[in-house]
Amino acid sequence: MKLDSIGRYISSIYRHQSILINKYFEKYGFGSGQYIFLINISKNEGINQKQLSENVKIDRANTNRAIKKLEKLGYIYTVEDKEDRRSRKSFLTEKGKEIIPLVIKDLANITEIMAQGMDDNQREKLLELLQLIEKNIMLEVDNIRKDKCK
Amino acid sequence: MKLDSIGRYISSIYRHQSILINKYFEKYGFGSGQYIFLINISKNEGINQKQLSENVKIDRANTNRAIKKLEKLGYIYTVEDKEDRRSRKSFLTEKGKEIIPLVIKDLANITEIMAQGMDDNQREKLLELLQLIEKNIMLEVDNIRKDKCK
DNA sequence: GTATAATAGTTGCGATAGCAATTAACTAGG
DNA sequence: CCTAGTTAATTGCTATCGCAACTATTATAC
Repeated sequence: MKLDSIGRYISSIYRHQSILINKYFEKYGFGSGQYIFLINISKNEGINQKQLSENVKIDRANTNRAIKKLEKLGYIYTVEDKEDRRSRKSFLTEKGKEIIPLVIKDLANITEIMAQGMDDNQREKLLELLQLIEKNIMLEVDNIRKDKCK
Repeated sequence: MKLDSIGRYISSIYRHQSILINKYFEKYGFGSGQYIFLINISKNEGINQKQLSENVKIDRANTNRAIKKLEKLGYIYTVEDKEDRRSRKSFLTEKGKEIIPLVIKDLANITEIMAQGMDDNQREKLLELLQLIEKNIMLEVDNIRKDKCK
């Protein structure tokens, strides 16, 4: 068993997944860089960019760009937070609400493609292991970032 | 269990992995976009770009750019294939051979960080499942590409 | 209350990546 | 041969992403 295999598979799957997502969501005008934010806003109407960024674990700069694009496409709108004028809250538009079920269906479809040939037990185990890896690697990245600030 | 979880974990892990890899290999002057090619050349001296591209499953354009960068940094050199002058073979330089064991050690370290808290059985299961996902998603991407050429 | 810190958002920059088109070299059919 | 099709490498373009620097607003300390 090769020691570097986990990372290589993750990379390969990620890139192919992005290609697939881009094809699926081409019809909506967005791609792999935006869909996750749209989904997250639909589950947390009124969320601000900082929270979004933490939820999806993507850099604030890219969160900002994704929001801008979704807004321009008409799927979301944003309003200034009255309590804290630095913050902007994001909401789904009617157009956004309409496509959410379709987007969720497409994502389920993609997941089904990826998990083809796995039984429920394997899928559950896989999710547990991926969750653990994410926790481990995020902790390490945080430590590196802290080290730099020393 | 959320249906879109596998993809979300894959994305998050990939991005954090890239950050980690960039930190680890900063000292050599390359990052997440090149290391995989260096490793692959070390295991297949004389390989050409087409083969490399297929091995690491990265687009030929990026394979070309990675090779150029590794060559510029002095870790590899390339020579025209006498049998087929379109093709260029890649080899490690002495400088390249020197760092390979260190790069492999770093990669093992990163894998160890990611797999922390897993026993051997879990690691093996994980690799099997990742391998299956990669197979599934590559097949799907290939089908999409074929469809387009019809 | 004012000066300093911290925080949310934003912008510029460089790295990684896929796709499409081009060039140069090889292969096969006539 | 020589023309047409194929293939390896290359280049231009665009999208995604993290980091650093900056602005505007809020919170804290004195």
